[in-house]
Amino acid sequence: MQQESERRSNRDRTEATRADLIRAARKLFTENSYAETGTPEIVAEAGVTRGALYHHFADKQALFAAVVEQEAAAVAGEIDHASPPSLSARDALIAGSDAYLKAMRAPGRTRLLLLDGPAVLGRAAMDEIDNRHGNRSLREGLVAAMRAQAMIRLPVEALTALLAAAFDRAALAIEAGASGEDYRAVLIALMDGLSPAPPPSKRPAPSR
Amino acid sequence: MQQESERRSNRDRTEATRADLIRAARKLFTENSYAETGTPEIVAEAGVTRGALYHHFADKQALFAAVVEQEAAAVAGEIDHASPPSLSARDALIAGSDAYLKAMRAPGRTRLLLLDGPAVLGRAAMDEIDNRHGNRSLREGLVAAMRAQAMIRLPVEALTALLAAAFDRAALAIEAGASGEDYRAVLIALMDGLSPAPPPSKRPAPSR
DNA sequence: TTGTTGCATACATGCAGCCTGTATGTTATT
DNA sequence: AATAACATACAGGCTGCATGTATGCAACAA
Repeated sequence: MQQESERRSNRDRTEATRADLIRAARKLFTENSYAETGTPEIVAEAGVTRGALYHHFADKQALFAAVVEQEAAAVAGEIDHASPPSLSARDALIAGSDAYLKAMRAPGRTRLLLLDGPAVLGRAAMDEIDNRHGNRSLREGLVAAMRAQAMIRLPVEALTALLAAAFDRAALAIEAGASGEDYRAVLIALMDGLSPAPPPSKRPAPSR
Repeated sequence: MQQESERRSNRDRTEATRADLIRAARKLFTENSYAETGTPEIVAEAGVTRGALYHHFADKQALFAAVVEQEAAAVAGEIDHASPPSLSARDALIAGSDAYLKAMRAPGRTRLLLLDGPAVLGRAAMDEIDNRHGNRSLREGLVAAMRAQAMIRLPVEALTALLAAAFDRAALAIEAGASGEDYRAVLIALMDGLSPAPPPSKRPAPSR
């Protein structure tokens, strides 16, 4: 007799195996680091062999990129879910900030997305991923704030990148045991500092 | 007969060999990445054998840490040199910022200090190094600005870390080809935003 | 002072284990 | 039958350690 429940289409097989590999890799990459996790360990956790891994991914780095991509999308999802468009510009930014910091508390996420990610894939590749996921909502929030006259006009790309960097560092510091309140307060102060100064004292904005 | 110029004290030998190894490692770690640089390559560049390397350093990571330490000190030196205490608080911060961005243009420094460093040594170890070198002058500048009433009072550690993170990201972006003017403008706007603005209901602003 | 003796330091060499990527073989799907 | 999805075997390289060797050094002796 032939095993009846084992018959799966090729597409299903591929999807299942890829998902198993990504899940196993995510688990091990977050528990330990990228460098400390070997492909033998990953395939053992996934229940396949190294042949399957190298059939579906070009190399270990490509598997890592898939994990990062998935994790970045998950973080972005949590942020979008937490900052509905009904809020004011400032409130939306703060809600998004809190959601980001909360999302990054998931164990190992900071190392995966903020330490190993840039080092393994390079900053350019990470920026590309971030711009499709996490940074997107931040940039939209900043543009909305500028449109609503709640924020001075600045180069949007640069501002997005630098604020995102500050958020990233805050997430790392908080995970390392720093005061979340302190970091949150500074982040909000940095953003509030960009609100347009009231008319009486005209502040020298970077005119160009 | 024994060649007299070959006779060196043990301390001289150690110093010279360590310096050769660090110099070679710095060259290769900045040209390529930490992971892509093997110890055989390093010792060949330094003109010694792997035995010498493992005699002076516990492992490859320890050699890397020595390189990072030296490079961080070099950057801090350039910053201190460029921002004399004669400047006003705000001017000192801007001069320091420019000096930092300029120092980080040295080829490979961003990868060494901002990508590989945190990933290989961990953020905690990098913070410890930064706090002894680069971040120190930044924190002092911020404290001075707060004392001079040129900046609102915020948790100093958190503010230093977040601004440093923004500087780091700016250095990476500029190296990647982004507009240095844009990033400089945003960095200055972020710092200027922390000056005590006179809101309609709050404290009187110190005129300057 | 000079020479000798004993030990510590500074390396060089060889080995063991692991890992990555690929090439080849086998099984399941179409 | 052809192709995709795997499994297995292999080659090359790298890291860390263990062992071997030469050089510096300190103390003591003559």
